[in-house]
Amino acid sequence: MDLKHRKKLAAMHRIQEAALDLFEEQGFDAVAIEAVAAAAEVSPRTVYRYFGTKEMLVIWDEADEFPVSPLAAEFAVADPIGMLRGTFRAAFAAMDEAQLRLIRRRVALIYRTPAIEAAYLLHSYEKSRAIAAAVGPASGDAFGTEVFVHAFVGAVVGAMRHWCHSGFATPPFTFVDQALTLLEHGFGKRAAP
Amino acid sequence: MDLKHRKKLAAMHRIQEAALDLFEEQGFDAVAIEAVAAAAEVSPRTVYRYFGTKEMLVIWDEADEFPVSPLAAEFAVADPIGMLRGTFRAAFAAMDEAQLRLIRRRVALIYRTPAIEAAYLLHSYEKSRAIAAAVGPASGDAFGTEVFVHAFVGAVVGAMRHWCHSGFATPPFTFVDQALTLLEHGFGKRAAP
DNA sequence: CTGCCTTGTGGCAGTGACTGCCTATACTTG
DNA sequence: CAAGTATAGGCAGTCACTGCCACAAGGCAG
Repeated sequence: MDLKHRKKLAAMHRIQEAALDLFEEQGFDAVAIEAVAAAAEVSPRTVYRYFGTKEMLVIWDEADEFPVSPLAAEFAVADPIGMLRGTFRAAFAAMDEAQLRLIRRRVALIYRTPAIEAAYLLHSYEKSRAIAAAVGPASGDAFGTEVFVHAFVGAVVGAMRHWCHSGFATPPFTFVDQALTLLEHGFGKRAAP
Repeated sequence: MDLKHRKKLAAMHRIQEAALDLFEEQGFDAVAIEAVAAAAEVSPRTVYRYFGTKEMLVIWDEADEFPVSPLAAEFAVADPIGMLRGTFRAAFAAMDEAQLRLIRRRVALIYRTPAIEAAYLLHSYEKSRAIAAAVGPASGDAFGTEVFVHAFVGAVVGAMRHWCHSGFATPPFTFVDQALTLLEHGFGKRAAP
């Protein structure tokens, strides 16, 4: 990787770190981009060039940069839930404590701040639709694929939200796993307790 | 209802109508609130007082003003999907052509404009969570309720989006109905075609 | 009908997110 | 090491959105 690219990534991490510190301390709305830029020792213009919007300072995740594994396609048609479960399990298992801590900080800010949550929801749907567009045509059911992808994003967002509001007590995969199981079996009639 | 309230509602309809006209003609981003206010013959300050944000000019729906039917609670535990299907069927059936036309205009703008879509997603989730909070405790499964509500919103948003991109050819309930059926039976393994 | 009172409306000034444009600087390549 | 090229910084401008205050319009006694 280029020296330029490495410097840019390092700067993005420094800027995001500074932003999270300030947002946690003073609240998202009370912090101006100028303050973030000053704390990270870059110009405000650079913050916008790198992140585009203020919300992206929280939403941005380096892992999102990598393209979806082409392997996904072959699993997608027959057993989409199983494929997604495996992907999430692997992703969470590969994280060290530092990465997990970063995710917790970001998730807490996302669900505490409506403006960030809105941007995050759109971001999630757009990413998922991109995956669906790459994988979907093989299924031959555009409508079903679209509804599935949207329901899936909704379920995962709900799971992450619950993880956040439960104080991050249990590992995140627990919640995602349970949410996927619910999605797998459907929400038909349930016996009254 | 008060004269003041009737005047306010009339003004809101006039403002929304003017806004939709301008947004369709010039694009959401190219239209300033000032232009909407001028077209509707009110002050910009009043537009903000009524709608809060620019996106709400498109998202706002008079039907949202009414509180959720208390009847919902008794159906919710045993057969949530059936209850929701019935609610949607009744809601769409009660609409005349003018209301349907208004919804089509709003939906088209929502899915054509990322900023509006983001606000709309958050709005939908917040409304649904409010319903879940009113209905959920009876179910005894907070996590399941939360995941269900999120997946449900996702599925409906996906259905409406598909309705929009299919050119509004078929009645909207068709899509919602199919999406609910998918959600009901789950997204488990499907036979490859 | 009329004058008071409450509530809602309009205008003003200010903050801050975001963008286009130009210059300066740091990396890259021959 | 010099020429070329991508990229950071600075500047000025637009526009969404907000608090504040003066004013006008419904609502309500008398």
